[in-house]
Amino acid sequence: MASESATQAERIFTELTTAIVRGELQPGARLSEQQLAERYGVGRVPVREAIQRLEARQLVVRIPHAGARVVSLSLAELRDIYEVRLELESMACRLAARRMTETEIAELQQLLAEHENSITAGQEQGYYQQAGDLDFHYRIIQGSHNQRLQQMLCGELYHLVRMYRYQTSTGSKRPIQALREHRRIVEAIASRDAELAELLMRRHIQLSLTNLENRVAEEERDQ
Amino acid sequence: MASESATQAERIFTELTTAIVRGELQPGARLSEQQLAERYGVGRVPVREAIQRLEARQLVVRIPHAGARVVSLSLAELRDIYEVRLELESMACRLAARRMTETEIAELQQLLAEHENSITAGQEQGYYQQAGDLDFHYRIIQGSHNQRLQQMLCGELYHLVRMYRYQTSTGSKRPIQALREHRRIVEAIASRDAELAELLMRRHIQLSLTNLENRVAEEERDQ
DNA sequence: TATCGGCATGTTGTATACAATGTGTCTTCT
DNA sequence: AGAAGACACATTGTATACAACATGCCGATA
Repeated sequence: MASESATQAERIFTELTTAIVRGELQPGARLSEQQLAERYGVGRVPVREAIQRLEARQLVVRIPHAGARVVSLSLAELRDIYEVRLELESMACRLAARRMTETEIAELQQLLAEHENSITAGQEQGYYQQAGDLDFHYRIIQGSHNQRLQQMLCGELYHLVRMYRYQTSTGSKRPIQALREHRRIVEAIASRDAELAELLMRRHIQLSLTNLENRVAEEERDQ
Repeated sequence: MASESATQAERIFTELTTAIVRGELQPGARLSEQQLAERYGVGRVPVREAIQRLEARQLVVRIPHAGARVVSLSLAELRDIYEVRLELESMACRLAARRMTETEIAELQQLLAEHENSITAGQEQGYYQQAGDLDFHYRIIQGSHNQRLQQMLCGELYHLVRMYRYQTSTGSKRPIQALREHRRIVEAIASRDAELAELLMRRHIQLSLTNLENRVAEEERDQ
């Protein structure tokens, strides 16, 4: 079977992770060990381990003897995360401009071309668009050739960011603008201009942050 | 009792953490659940949880069905960590210059004065000096007023850094030089010059990195 | 003699049972 | 009627027992 994994705990961990990121388990929701154990048809022990791992990734908050809840981030906390992400990903971009191999750059350019095609072809702008954006950022982070940085950005921060991106639907014609920014970033990387690449990435993320903040503000106003 | 904690797992986790950071458990050492359980007089379950938390903090590496070992960082990995730390802590310093309250700044200045006194008084330059240095950096990180940043630097990265600082004894007259750098950083913060503060911190850490690298190189040569 | 395969041992992974702690409700007193 | 205390319940924390897997050794075979 393809969906089998080395250990039960790991399987449940990934299941819960996607459930949280997708919003199936909403922020603040309680995670009962017993319930989850029955649901996944295992004992409580592997469920416990999965929850502990989620806690390590900051996706849930656990209080001794009181149980675990899906983390519910305040606007301030979300801004803290973005602030860190902004810095780290700009750094990654700077390093990528210096360290990416020629083939990596070529692949990145190809990826960008594909995205541009799918946009002009009027492809679905919803879920797929986000995946594309994610893919782009992933590649650059990989390109930094710094393992620790990759872990922090992809492993820890991104789940939290995605969790809140899912809920706010993709905004109007931001994708086209975003793609333009992506192209300029790639150009900077290709010409090995580290400082420019960093600057452009910083600006790119900053824009997406203000975009997110606006949407959050809208939602809170509507409610 | 003062040393009691909410849960056994937590207690064992902190015990193991200090043991690793202090070098009592050397890199590469195996962590047998059974053995530790007997040693601390508890069952295997809390030991397991403690080990899992250590894994989350990257202090140990766990391989399914094969056991856990204290992480053993290559020079490349150590450099990756320092590279990230350099960026994050410079960022923290920049933010601190903008966001620290006046009282926080005053406390920082007082701390610095104490350190200067203890140096000129010819105090023990060993362990205490390191603690002082750590304290200084902690304060500034706190001063960033970014919780996530604090977690990342203090929670995740510092243990790893300290783990390797312990083994290499403190180097010659670096402390005096370090203190001079500290003073200039505080001055920049006090005058709310964010960019300068960031620059000085960046340079400060970079110097301590080259210092560390030299010592590591020496050690490897001696062996 | 070297290499491959199977077996034994010890380890970790999981299930179940019991203990300890937090939470909610109900009663009682002011 | 409101608040405080105690009790019962449910949930998490821990110990023990069993199952599954990996590692190392030994013997058999080329």
